[in-house]
Amino acid sequence: METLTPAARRVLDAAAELFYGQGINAVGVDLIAKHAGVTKKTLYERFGSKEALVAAYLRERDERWRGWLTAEVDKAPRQDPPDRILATFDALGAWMHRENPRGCGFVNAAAELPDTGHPARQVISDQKHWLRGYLRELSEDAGAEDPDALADELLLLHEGATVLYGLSALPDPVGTARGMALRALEQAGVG
Amino acid sequence: METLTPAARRVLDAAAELFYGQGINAVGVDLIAKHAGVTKKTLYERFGSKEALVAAYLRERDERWRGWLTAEVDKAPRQDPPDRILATFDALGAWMHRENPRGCGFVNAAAELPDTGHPARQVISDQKHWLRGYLRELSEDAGAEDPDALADELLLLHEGATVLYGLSALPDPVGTARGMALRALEQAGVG
DNA sequence: ACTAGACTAAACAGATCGGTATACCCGTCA
DNA sequence: TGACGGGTATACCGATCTGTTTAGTCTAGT
Repeated sequence: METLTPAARRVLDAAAELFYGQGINAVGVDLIAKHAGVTKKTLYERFGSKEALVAAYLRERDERWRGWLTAEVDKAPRQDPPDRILATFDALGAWMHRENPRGCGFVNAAAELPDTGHPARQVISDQKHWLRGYLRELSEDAGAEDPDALADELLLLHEGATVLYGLSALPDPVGTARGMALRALEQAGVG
Repeated sequence: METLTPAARRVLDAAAELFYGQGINAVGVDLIAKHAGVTKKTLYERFGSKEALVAAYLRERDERWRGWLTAEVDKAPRQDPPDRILATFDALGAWMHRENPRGCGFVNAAAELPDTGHPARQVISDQKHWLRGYLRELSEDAGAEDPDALADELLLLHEGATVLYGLSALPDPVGTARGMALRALEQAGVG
């Protein structure tokens, strides 16, 4: 993580808030510059293009989420792997309550960026694959019979809970997902 | 379903393809009119505004999905309610293969339309509530102990599978979801 | 024959889009 | 002292945005 100049820091913060809150295509660079108290010249000197700024926004969001998730999981003792898996759902619930009311920022970004050549697409893809890999790791630590299959299921529960939370379509999607995860663990021989 | 004039029909078809394929905010009315072989005047006479056109697009998409889903489910005999529930996942898989490669059109639309006053938001909300209600109905027919809880779980599996399919993050998200649904049925006393 | 509705063609608003250019200010460090 | 990096301010570019306006054509039903 290279350090940003103060102005670049403000630009990235403003971009994060506006992109997530209003959508990427709905937010222009002028608005971002204004919110950051910065000129467009500075914005372009620091980030080069809107595309690159979008990618930087998603990269930082990814870093924050990874940091949060792993820190929360590490609060559960290594001696209790199943509890560490369940902790990912508690972490997800707290995260969404805090800064994900509009659903997954990566899913939302993918919805707006159909062009597979957009630099942000790589960041989105990396994010999902990292989470899948992390869940697989936890599944293996827990001694699951088929850690790959369990990781697939856990990832699906995470994504389902996140999207339903964003749509306010269920009262407690994270709780529902957590309950299903518990059964998935039993099924995988992790009781 | 009020009948549309020929030009309106072409506008709605073009809007559906472009909105879903490129995103709502990324597609202008000029482009839609051009694709439909129609002037902007006609477009505005038939639909009133872009907002209303977006809502009409989602309404029709909703109708098509409902029709497809219920038809597929009705292929399974009424005497076998659990099979009817599993059929919703088979229907989802076929639907996405056919016309949902970029994920759920409603989730994508919600990502682009943060304004809760946008007329399309109501359509999106209705869509999710209808599906939840339909799954609850099927759960009740199957004699689930707690049909509400089962419907929540099934909805979560549907949404999770759809979003992962759109991100190409798992090889077979629908199959994963279907397997989890099977276990959810057993848990609910529907075996 | 008349009319109402559906449509085309094309220009026009005013605002905003991503991105660039010119000119200047100010603190740090050599 | 002087160069340099980070920054501000402002104006500008061509393109595109949603939406409107004026003018006129074609066709079906009465």
